[in-house]
This record gives sequence, C-alpha cells and structure tokens, in this order.
Amino acid sequence: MLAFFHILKFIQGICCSFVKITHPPESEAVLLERAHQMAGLSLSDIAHSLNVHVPNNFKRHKGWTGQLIETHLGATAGSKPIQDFAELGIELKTLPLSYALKPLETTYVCYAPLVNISNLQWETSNVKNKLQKVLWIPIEGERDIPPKERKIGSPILWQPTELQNEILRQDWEELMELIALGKIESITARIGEVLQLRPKAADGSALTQAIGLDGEMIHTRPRGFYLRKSFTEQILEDAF
DNA sequence: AGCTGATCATAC
DNA sequence: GTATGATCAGCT
Repeated sequence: MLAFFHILKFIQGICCSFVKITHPPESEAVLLERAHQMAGLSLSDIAHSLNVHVPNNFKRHKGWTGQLIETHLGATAGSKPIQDFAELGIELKTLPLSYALKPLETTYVCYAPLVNISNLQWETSNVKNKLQKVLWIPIEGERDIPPKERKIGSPILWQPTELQNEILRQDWEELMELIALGKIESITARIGEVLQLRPKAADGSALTQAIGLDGEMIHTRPRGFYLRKSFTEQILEDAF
C-alpha cells in the first residue's frame, strides 16, 4: 500500500526540537501547526518537555497518551462533555497503530444516554457534535514498543463525508431506538456498522439507570459509544 | 488472532 | 455516579 508508506515516513521522521506549549491554540491553523510539529517525536520527547514521567506500560495508565497530547496541544475541555477545542469546533483523538499501520483499538466517542431520551435527535446528539471535526493523532501502539519510544505520526484533520455521516446516523438511531424500547440488556457490541455500544465504567459494579422492557426503570452498566477499527482505518487510508 | 466485555486513572 | 482519557485481557 502506497498510502501507508506516507504515514510510515512521517512516523519514522527525525526528531526535532520543540517549544513547550501551554496556552490554547487561537486558531485551527495554529493547532494544526503544533500537531505537525509533533510528527516524528516520541512520547518521551513530549513528556520530557512537560516534566512528566512516562509509564512502562499502560495497564494502569490507559488514557495517559491522550492526556499528554491534550496538554501539549493546549486542550482545556477537561472532563466536560464537549469538544476538546470547543472554540475551534475540533475534537482531539489519539489513534494507536499496529506495525501494519492499522488501528489497534476502537475509539471511544462519548457516554451513551440511557434515560430521558425520547426527544433526542441525531442532529443535536453528542456523537454527531464530537465527530463533526476530529484531529486524529496516529501513534505507534504495539505493546512490545515501550511507551517512551513510541513515535507520534502526522496528524489528520478529518470531517465525516456525507456517506460516513449517514452511516453514523443510522447506527446511532438504531442503537438509541433499542435503548428507548428498553432493550439495553440485549444490545451487544456486534450491533452497528461503524458505531458500537459497549460498557464504559470503572468496573462491573458501576450501575446507572436505564429503561426496562416494560418501560420501567432498571439498573444497568453504563455504556459508551465507540468507533469500530474498520471505520478509523478507512479515515487513515483516505488521508494518505 | 481479533473482538467484546471489562477495566484503570482522574476530576468534580 | 458522570464523564473525560483510553487499553486490557479473557473468550470465541
């Protein structure tokens, strides 16, 4: 694949010096410029400039890479349910890649609402809002590459095509319909062409309210929306 | 081997 | 608990 060669080229790029960034980017151009400057750098390069320690693995630091990149690029949203760069209308996502330069993991989008959902619509949904415009940061993600050595790739500023948007809408509507009908317990990660619903919690003891089969309130594990690897792989291919 | 369901850290 | 950042790891 010629396409992948380009990503590889960027990922294996030569490290260059960079300036520590702490203030939010004032424009899309500035954000993109900063993102491009990270290409070819390792996680330890970024961590060193921010004076943070790089974990030896991510078993107990699963969101570490995302937080590191967020801080470096000047994101400020924190844990609020909005885009990372709300003023710019851009969401930031790191994307762990295999040696074959394909996504190693699905991509978390947002928490799934399970109650008070009768009036929710795709157009104003959290999923659509978050995916309007995404700055993808590909990063080497194979487990046998120590986090310190993992290199950051060239960023991809992506917006869903009409077709992608339509498929996302269909998946979202199908899943939300099942939730509204009280079928939350029968929803598996196999449903949805590009968007899937999976548990999203600290552990199995976490419970939240949902609609039961007879319309009554029940308790269930919290869920989140995730993008399948095949979907982000396509984004990657389209970009190169 | 890849996927689904489970899990980890942190802020509020 | 909700919500962010995700990856882990057992099972098929």
